[in-house]
Amino acid sequence: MKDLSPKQDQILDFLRSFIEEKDYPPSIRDIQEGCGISSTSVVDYNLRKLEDKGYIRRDREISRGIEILGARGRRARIVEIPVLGSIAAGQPIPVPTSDRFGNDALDMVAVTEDMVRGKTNVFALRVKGTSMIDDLIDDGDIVFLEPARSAVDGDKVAVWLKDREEVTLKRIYHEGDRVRLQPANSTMQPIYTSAENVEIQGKFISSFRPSD
Amino acid sequence: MKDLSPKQDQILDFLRSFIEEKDYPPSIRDIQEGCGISSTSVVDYNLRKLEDKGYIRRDREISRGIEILGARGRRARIVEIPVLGSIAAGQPIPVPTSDRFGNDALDMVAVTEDMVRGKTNVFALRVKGTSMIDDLIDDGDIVFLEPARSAVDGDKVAVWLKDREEVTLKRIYHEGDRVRLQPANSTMQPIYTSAENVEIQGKFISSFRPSD
DNA sequence: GTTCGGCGCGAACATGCGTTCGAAAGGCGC
DNA sequence: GCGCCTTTCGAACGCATGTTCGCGCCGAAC
Repeated sequence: MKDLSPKQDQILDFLRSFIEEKDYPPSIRDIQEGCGISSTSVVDYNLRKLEDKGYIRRDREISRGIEILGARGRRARIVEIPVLGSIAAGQPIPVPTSDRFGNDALDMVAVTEDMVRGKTNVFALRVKGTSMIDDLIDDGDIVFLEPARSAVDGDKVAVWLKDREEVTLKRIYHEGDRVRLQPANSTMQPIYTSAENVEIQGKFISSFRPSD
Repeated sequence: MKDLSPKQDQILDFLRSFIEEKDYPPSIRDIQEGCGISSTSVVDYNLRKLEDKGYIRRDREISRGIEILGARGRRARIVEIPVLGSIAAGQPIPVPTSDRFGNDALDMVAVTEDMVRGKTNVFALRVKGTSMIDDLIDDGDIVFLEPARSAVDGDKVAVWLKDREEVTLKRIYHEGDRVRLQPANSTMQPIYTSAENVEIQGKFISSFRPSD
């Protein structure tokens, strides 16, 4: 991406801080004063440059019709993911019953949509305990899942193991009438069990680990 | 808080979706058309009501000077984090030299600001290889770090081990003239080494794991 | 030197847009 | 019915704001 002149850089900075403070974009004359520019036309000129270079988008004829674009020229969209509960070894996942989530969500997490790959109906769970440490999931992690009751070989899925009364997150492989559950940590041994013993709860999409 | 009339509810809804789509607030006449209201004064009247009730804030005499208040209204802020490179066992971390990142970033990742705890100067690294699997960091993970050259006991830091020529991510504890590096996976053994052998590269903030 | 393109300047113009005001239409208690 | 308040309506007023245009300034290329 072409780099920008000092004035354009200054305008872009001013745009950001103005929106940060006021929650709406500045007018041309706001920019003029804020950057110490002597004429509105200079602002307009540089805004056009910024638009050409893909840093902003403008809606013509509309006051304050300026939008700052992200690095790729696309605006990062935010989706709110319901945190339906905690996931621990001894409990099944509280999978959402309906497509539309009721207000049974304990909490909501806002993430950019590329973190859930633009999928819909995604829900999140907070991991309690270190029971899934072999799957590289630590206590406190947040996992994002997509509702699913079946999976193809190699999918990373959250499954409920009936005999152990335990939920875990592993890659699944169907091998005849039994199922192999491969831990994310390849140095660990897989679990072999019968197909009737596993109940798929959801497909893994991504996970997030806060600092502590 | 007093509840609002159907029209006020409709206007508030329209406000939200308009801002969501355009990234700037609507004008009075935008609201008028969008809600099928026959006069701008009705919009103004209801906006005043909404302001009285504390749902919005208005800047008078300023076009589109509307700000939605409250937890629902305040959008999660997005910050763009530069992905400065890859982190692998055999290479030191390419720590940013200046405070302002140059355009040496290979890529940018947009995240909500609570994912980096509102810290500044955060940078990200893509993890290559499974060398940090004992620290629950897998191949393909993205780790968010804060520049740092020192740390207090218990901090999770990325350190460069001079003798091994290897970078790793562990909790650090100073024990006399040597240093204990404790893996995130508590079943693993810690590393003991001399203080001169470790070089702190950055503090761990959070990490993210895409699906594959 | 001359030319040309990038950039800044100032003023005027057209329109977007918030505001105001008088009047009228409903709801509600009496 | 009568008051009283809330809400709606329509139109105008006037400032706010985006746009345009002609004119200078300056450095690079020729």
